[in-house]
Amino acid sequence: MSASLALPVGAVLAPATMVYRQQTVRAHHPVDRLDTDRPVTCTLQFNQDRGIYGEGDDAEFFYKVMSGVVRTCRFLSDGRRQIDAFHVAGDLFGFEAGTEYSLTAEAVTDCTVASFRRQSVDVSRDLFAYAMRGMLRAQEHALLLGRRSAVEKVAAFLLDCAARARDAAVIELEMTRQDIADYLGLTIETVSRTLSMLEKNKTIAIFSPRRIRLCDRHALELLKA
Amino acid sequence: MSASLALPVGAVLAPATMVYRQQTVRAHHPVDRLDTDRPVTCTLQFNQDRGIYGEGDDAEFFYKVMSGVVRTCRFLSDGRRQIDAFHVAGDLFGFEAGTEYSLTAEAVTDCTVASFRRQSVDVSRDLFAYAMRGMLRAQEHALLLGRRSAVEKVAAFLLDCAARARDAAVIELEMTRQDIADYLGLTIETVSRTLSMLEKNKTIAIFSPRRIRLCDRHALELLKA
DNA sequence: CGTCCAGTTGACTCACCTCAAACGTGGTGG
DNA sequence: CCACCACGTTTGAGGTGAGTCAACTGGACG
Repeated sequence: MSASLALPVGAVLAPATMVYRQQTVRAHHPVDRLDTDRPVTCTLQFNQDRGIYGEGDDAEFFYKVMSGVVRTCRFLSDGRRQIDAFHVAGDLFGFEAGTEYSLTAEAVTDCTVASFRRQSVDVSRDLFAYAMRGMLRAQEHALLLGRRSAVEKVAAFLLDCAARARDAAVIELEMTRQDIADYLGLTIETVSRTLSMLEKNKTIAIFSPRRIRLCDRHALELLKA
Repeated sequence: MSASLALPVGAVLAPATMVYRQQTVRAHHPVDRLDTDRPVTCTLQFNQDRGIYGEGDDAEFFYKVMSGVVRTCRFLSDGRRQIDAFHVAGDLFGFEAGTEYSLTAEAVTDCTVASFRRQSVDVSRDLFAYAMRGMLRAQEHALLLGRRSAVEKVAAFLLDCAARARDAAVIELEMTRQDIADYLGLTIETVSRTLSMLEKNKTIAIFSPRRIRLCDRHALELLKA
């Protein structure tokens, strides 16, 4: 998606080894490699599953996704993971109320992000609006997690993906079943079973695990509600 | 809480009849009764369970709780309710990204709120910080709802209440079990059973349904994690 | 004293989780 | 070219935590 962008910097491959069901190793923060003479923005690349920043790191920067997908998530002490959001091209992430990141950000796919020094950007009306939308998004997510069944969650997720994609009928999932499960507060098996069931219903068609056609959008809307 | 405030207006008792397991009747919006010559702020009182505003209403105002407790929530079409947050004295609510409220606000207890005309208030650094904290809160809530068991949810809730109360040991729950259940994404029975279990554990003592002592705070912290 | 309502408790059910095995595709090496 | 492996995914069988339904409790109020 939006592959036409110039990718000037062959920067930063953070040394984090991502091990699921354990704490992520803290990502080596891109700060160190940034050119502080051009404080406004700097473009960085991350390979799949690399950490961009870790919960508790100093929140000096925030980011904009230029290409690829980024997840922001949090871990419980026993390794359970909750994904807060998937960020795609154009999305901002890494906004913080305090001085530290409250979430961990990692690359879902190989991706390119632009970083902005926090204090260099005015608290403009735009950013305020963005923060408000972030709050709304988080509230929707809480509603999804709190009061919906597995089918309802998966249906909502698929429709959400479709809404983001250019082609609304066939969607390309950029993330693993585990990512989806951790976003929806389910297990990988339940996600898989639910998708299979929707396929049997003729509600969707699964071309390959990551490539799905929404055959009966209306049925999905009904499930979601 | 903070009962020393002046309560100048005996205003607005919204005609909404709150019926659980059905859509709330849209609250009669306080707009109509506001003195538009003093656009900055106006103090309003609401009786228990009255609507303050409804999802979809024009978001002309936002509010600050002066006394009492307010809940913001959303309903699914079948009547399931998800409470987004409980707002106590000092908290702001009713911020919106768009022009309409995305949640419904209702009085949990009799309460007093100050209203602010939206455009009369500058998008100041303070409000921005508040929006960011709201986002953080919503994310924490999503983590709670997505990946935690009933005991963990209840433990987290109790600690949260204690953190807000002056006296950290004995907490006064201002809301019903149904409210708690809808906040935690559980049923009223599960909340009740879990509290009973914690009492049998000697982790808490239940003086009356709404009055609880946290005997073993450490145990609760462990559960929460 | 009876009614009402919030809360509690019990018995049973079921949606989702757990554990385990099989599948399929893409990559590597013989 | 095929055998093999690795890994993400699917499928199956069985267990369990929380939901459902229903009965009971206890304080507030008339």
